[in-house]
Amino acid sequence: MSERKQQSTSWTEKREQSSGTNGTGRPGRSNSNPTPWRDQAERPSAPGSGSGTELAKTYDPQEVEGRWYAFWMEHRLFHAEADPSRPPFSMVIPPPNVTGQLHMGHALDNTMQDIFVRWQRMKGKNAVWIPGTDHAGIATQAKVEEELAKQGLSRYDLGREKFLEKVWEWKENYGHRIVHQLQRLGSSCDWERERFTMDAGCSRAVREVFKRLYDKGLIYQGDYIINWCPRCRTAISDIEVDHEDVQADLYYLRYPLVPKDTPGVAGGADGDAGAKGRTRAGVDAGVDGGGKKAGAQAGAAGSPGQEWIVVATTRPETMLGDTGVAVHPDDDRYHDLVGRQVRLPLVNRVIPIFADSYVDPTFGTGAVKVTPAHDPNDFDMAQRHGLPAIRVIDEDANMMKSDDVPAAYRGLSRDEARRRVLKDLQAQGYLVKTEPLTHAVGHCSRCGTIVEPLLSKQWFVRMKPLAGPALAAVREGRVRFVPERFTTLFVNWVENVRDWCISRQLWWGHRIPVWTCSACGHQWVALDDPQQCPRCGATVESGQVRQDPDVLDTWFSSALWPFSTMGWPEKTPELAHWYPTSLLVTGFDIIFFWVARMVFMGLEFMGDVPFHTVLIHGLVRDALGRKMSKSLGNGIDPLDVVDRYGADALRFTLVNGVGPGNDMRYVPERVEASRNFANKIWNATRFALMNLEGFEPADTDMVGWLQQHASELSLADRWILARWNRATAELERHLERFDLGEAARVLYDFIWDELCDWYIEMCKPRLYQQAGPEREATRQVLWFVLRSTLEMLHPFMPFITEELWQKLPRPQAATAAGRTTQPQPISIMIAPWPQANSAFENEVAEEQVSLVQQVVTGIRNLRAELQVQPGRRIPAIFHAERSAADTLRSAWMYVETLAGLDSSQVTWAELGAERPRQAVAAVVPGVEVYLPLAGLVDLAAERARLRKELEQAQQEAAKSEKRLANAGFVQKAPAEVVERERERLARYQETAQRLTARLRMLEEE
RNA sequence: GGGCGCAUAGCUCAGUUGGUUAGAGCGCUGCGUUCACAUCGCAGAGGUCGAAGGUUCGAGUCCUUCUGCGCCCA
Repeated sequence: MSERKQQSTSWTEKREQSSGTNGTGRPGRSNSNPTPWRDQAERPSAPGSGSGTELAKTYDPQEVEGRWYAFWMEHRLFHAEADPSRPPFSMVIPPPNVTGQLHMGHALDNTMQDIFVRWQRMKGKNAVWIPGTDHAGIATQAKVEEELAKQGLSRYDLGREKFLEKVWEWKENYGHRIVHQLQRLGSSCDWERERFTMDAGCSRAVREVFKRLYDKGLIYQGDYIINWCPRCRTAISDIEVDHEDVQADLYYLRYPLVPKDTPGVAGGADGDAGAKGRTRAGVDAGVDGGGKKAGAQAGAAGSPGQEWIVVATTRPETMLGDTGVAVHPDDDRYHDLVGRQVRLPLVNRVIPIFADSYVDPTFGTGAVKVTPAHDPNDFDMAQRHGLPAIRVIDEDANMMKSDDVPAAYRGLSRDEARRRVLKDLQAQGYLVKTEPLTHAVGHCSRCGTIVEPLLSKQWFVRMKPLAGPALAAVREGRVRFVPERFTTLFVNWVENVRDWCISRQLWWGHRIPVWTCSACGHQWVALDDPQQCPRCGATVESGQVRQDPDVLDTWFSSALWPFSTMGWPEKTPELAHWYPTSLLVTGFDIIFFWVARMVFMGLEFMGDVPFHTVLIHGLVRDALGRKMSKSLGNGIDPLDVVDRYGADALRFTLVNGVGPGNDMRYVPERVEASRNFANKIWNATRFALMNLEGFEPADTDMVGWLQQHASELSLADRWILARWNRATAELERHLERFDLGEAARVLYDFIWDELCDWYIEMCKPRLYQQAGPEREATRQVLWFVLRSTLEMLHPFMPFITEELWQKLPRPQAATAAGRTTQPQPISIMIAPWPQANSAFENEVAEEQVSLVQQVVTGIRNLRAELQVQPGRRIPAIFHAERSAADTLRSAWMYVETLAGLDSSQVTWAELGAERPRQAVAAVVPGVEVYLPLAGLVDLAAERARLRKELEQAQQEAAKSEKRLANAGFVQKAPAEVVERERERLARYQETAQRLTARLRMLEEE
C-alpha cells in the first residue's frame, strides 16, 4: 500500500517529476534548487509575450492563467528549502477532504492563504505553504461502498484487505481532483511537499502519538455512552453531532409504584450482570452499584389503590431499557417517593426512584425515566447512582434481540418499536397524554441520520491534561485569534471539553495500533506491526495475537498536521526552521474539530504551539444569504466562476471589502466588478505600454532616481508618487493586521481613482509632447508606479499582474552593463515587495492637485448642467486668490485639458472683482470660475443651484461655529483638531459669502 | 437557559486606537463612441448610521437597555 506521489497539475504535463515527499515523511530534497534569478538576456521569452503595444483591448484570463501557473511550477517558484539564514514564514493548508471538490469555502480559505504567502515571499521571507489532503474516513469509505453497491457488493463481500485496496485505488484515481482545483485558483503551495494524512510519514506520526499518549495513560478503552450513527455504522465524536430542532411529541407515561412492603422486591441481586447486552454503568467510575431485578408480577393498570408516578419522554421506545426514575432532590412533589420502586410496564422490571439535581423539575412532570444505555445524561446519572445500563437498541437502530427486550419488540426498527410500545401502553392504560414538543435531536453531521446514543466499548483520549497547556497558551497570547472574539469561543470549549472518542468502526483510516494476545491476555501498542506477543511469544499467525479492528477518527491525524507534514517524529530542518507555523487560516466551524486539537497535540509533542496566529474567516453564502449546501442545490462552483471571469476576479471578489470574520454573500455582480477591475488594470498598462516605446527604466532605485531628477517632475508626477506612498503604507498596515478586505479596497481605490482617473489623464500632455528629460521623467514615474502597484496587487491577483509585469520594460541596461549586482527576478512572484518611503511624500503637491480637482470637477459639473458638448472648448473667467491663481496657472495644462477650456478665451482677475452677468459659476475655496455661456444660461436654474450650494455651505459653517463656540471643545480637544476646525469654518464662511454675493447679483436682474 | 454576531444609500456591504462634508460596488438619472478601457468616461440623485438612554468638548464608532434577524453552546 505504498503511496506513490503523483505530482501533476492541470497544465504542466511535462513538468519534471520531483521526488516530493514520497511519503517518507521527509520532504524531498533531491533536486538542487536552481536559482530563480536569471539575467534578462537568459530569460525565456515570457509565455505569450509580445510587444506590449499588441495588448488586446480586453483582458482574457483564459488565455493567461494556465500559462503562468505552468511557468511558476516549471521554475519551482512555490518550492522552498528551509534556510536558517532567512526569516521563516510557514503555513500548512487545512487539508481538504480527499474525496471532495472545491467549493466556495475552499476558494475563500485558499485565496486568503495564498495572499499571505505570496506577500511574505515577496518580502523576502523563507516562505513555505505546505499542502495536502486528509483521508476523510467515513466520507471516502462511503464513496467506495457506493461504487461497490452498484455492483451489488458490500465491503464485507470483499473483505477488509481487498476493500482497502479498492479505496487506495479510488484515492489514486480521484484524490487529485481537489489539488488540481486549488491550482486553478493560483494557489502557490509547495506541491513538492504535498502530504496525505495516510501517507507513510503521517501514519508514522499517528502511531508515535498514539503510543506516547497510551503509555502516558492518556488513551484508554472503556464502556461509555457514545454517539452512534446507524447509517455510517460507527461511533462519532460529540462534535460530529449536529443538534437540530425537530417537531416531536412528549409522551406522559404512568409507571405504577410497587407497594411499600412488598416482600422479595428490595435488595434482589442481579444475577444477570455481565450478560450479553447488559453492562453495569459506573463500573469504570468505580461506583459500586448493584442492579435490581424483581420477580414480582405486573400489576394491572386499573388496580384499585394503585399509586403512580408519571414520567415524560420523547422516546417511549427506550423505556424498555429503563433502569430508574429520577426526580429533583428539592422537588416536594416527589419527596415521599424517592427510595421507592416502580414496576416498568410492558417489561415488568422493578426499578428505583431516586433524586438527582440534573433533573429539571419544570420539564414535563419533573420526573424522568432513566435509560442509561441510550441517553448520555441518563448514563451520567446512572453512573452517579450505580444503576445498571441495559441496551435495548442495536447498531442498526433496531430493538435488540435479547432477553431484556420483550419478545414482541425484538428486531423492530426504533420507529416501529415506538409505535408498538405506545399502542401497547395505551391499551394497558399507561399512556396518560401526548403533547407536541419542539426539541433538539442529534443528527450525524455527515449523513444526517438521527444519532443513537449507545453504550459501547470505545477508545478515548483524556482531554483535561491536554487542555490545560492549550488554555495557558491562548491566555498568554502565544496563540492569537483574529478577530479576537473567537478567543472566547475557543476558551469556553476547551474549558468544558469532554474526553474524545477516537475509535471508528470503519476500515479506512489509521488502524488502532493496539494488539491483544488471547494466550496471555497481554495488550500493548506497537510502532511496527508485531509478529508475536512480546510476553508469551504467541504469534499473529496462530490467530492468538490480534490487532484492534477499529480505526482512528480522521481528526486524530489532522491534529498532527502542522508537524507531521514537516517530518515529525524525525528531527528535520523543516521542523527546526518552520515550526511553529506563522499563520493558520480557517473557518470558525472547525475551531473545535481541528484548531483546538492541533494546539493540544502541538504543545504535547513539540512542546510549542503549532501556530502563532489563527485567522478565522466566515462563510460564503448564496445571494439570498443562505448557507450553500448540496441539499439546497444553491452552491456555486468556484471553477465555473473561474472559467467565466478568471481566477483573479474570483479571488479579488472573495476578499474585497469583506469585514474580518464576517460571512459574505456571493453575488454575481460583485465578480463582474472584479472582472472589470482586472480589465481596468489591463488597459491602464496597455496605455502605458503604448507610451513607453523605447523607454529604458533607470538602473537605480526610485528613491535615488528621485533625488537626481526631482526638478524634471511634473506636478502630476509628484502627486502620484505621494499618493502611491500613502496607498503603499496603508496597504502594508492592513496586511499586517490581516485585514484583507481593507487591503484590497486600498488597492482598488488607488488604482481606479487616482492612477487611472487622474494620473493617467494628467500625464497625457507630457507623454504626447516631444522627447526630452521631462517626458522621460514622466515615463519613469508612470513605469515605476504601475510596476510597483502591480507588485502590490500580485498577491491578490497573481495571474494578470504577472502577465502585465512581464510586459513592462525592465531595467535591463543595468545588468547588461554590469553596473549593478542586483539581478532581475524572472517573475513578479519574487520581485521585492514595494515599500513606502518618506522621499515620496509631498503634501504641497497633494494640496495643489486637490485644488485642480475641485476646479475641474466644478467646471465639469456646470458643463453637464448646461449640456455643453463634451468636445467643445469653452471660455472661462477665473477670479482667484493669489496662491490659488499661482497653483492653477502652474497646473494650467491639467485644468485646460481636463475641464475642456479654450485657453485663448480665459481671463483672470482678483477674487472680488466685478462678476460677469450672463454666466454660471463654480465656487471653490479661493477660486470662482465663471462660464460665460450666453444663450445657454438659465438664470432661474442657476439661482436655484447656487441657493442649494449656499445652504449646504451655511449648514457646515454653522456646525463649525457651534463646535468652536463650545469652550470645552476649544480647551480639551487637541490643538490640531481645533485648528482644523477654524480653517474649516473660515473656508465655509468665505464660500457662503461669495455665493451670497453672487446670488444677490443674479437676483437684481 | 448561556455566549457571540449582525442591523449604515433601493440592493449587497466597507468604515479598530471616538475628531473635516459617513464611503464603495451594483442599480437609478442626464450626457458621451477624440486613439488605455462601453468589462468605459463625465456629472448627478439617494443615508436623522435599528430604537431609547448614558459617557464625552465631540459617538456610526465606547457603555446600558430594548426590538428584529442569524449563529454557536447547553
